[in-house]
Amino acid sequence: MPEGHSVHRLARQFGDVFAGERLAVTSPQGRFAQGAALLDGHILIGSTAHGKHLFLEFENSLILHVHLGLYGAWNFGGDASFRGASSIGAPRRVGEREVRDDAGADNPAYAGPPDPVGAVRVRLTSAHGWADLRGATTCETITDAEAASVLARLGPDPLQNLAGNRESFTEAALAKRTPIAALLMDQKVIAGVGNVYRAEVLFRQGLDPWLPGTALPAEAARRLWDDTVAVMSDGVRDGRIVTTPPRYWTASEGLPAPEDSHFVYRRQGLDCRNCGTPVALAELGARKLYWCPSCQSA
DNA sequence: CGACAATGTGTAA
DNA sequence: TACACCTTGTCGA
Repeated sequence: MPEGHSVHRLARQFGDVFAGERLAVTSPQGRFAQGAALLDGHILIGSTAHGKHLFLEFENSLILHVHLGLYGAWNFGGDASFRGASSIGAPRRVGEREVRDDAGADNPAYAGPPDPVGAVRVRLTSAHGWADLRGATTCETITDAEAASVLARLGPDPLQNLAGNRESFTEAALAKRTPIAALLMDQKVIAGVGNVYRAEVLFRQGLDPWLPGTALPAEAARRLWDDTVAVMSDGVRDGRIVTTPPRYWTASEGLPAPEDSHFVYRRQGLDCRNCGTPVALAELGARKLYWCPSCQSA
């Protein structure tokens, strides 16, 4: 799925284009008809993200809770007020960037949303535009109490980086014999990291992915947290996961080409950008793990 | 056209 | 550990 940075961008975007608006909420696909009816015709108050979870709060105190899972995505469109609203969701290629909707820019006579294409789980429509959700693993209408129980299952979010979060992460990471690569994917330990950031921050920190949490020095865990905060914050800014610094980019303008954006993710068999050793690939917990056996030996 | 993978997660065995 | 979930782009026949 889109990792935490994409969900935080979605939260911001929903606030930008829909907050304060009365929304029609429908389920063209039908699977979410009941939950949609509970929200239909109510005003969106705000939107928040924690890790990979998105919460859209309505004025009737109900919340639309969405988790995109492996292949969920939101698409946006509308009038000029939607200019810059990106479609955000499951990437289909390495380094794929968000697709911006510029329909409103040269089409001020916005006449309403198009007919739904494909399996649209939920559609939000305001007077100015629309948003379609497809393929999400979770899409449900919940109460405040239910939202609180979702949050209770999640660890600290590096994109909130509140006081005490770094120590909470450090404590949780050092408490288990689980390999650090698995701990980074445990949303109770750190919320919002996915398979790309997991591989990339471990490389950036020179950490052996198989090192048990119990063997990780506390200082290394703190550096790992801080680097995750930094690299995911860049992701929120850029709308893309870029973990390589500019000296690794062949393009001189703007962001790097997709193939220059990562150190190890999906680079198995290719030379490590630092030492030339072939990048390794293994399965860990049914997900692919990429790392440089030479650089990541700490 | 079918098989398969994909930046996930929950549940059963 | 396996698979169910459920969507779409890519790749090979």
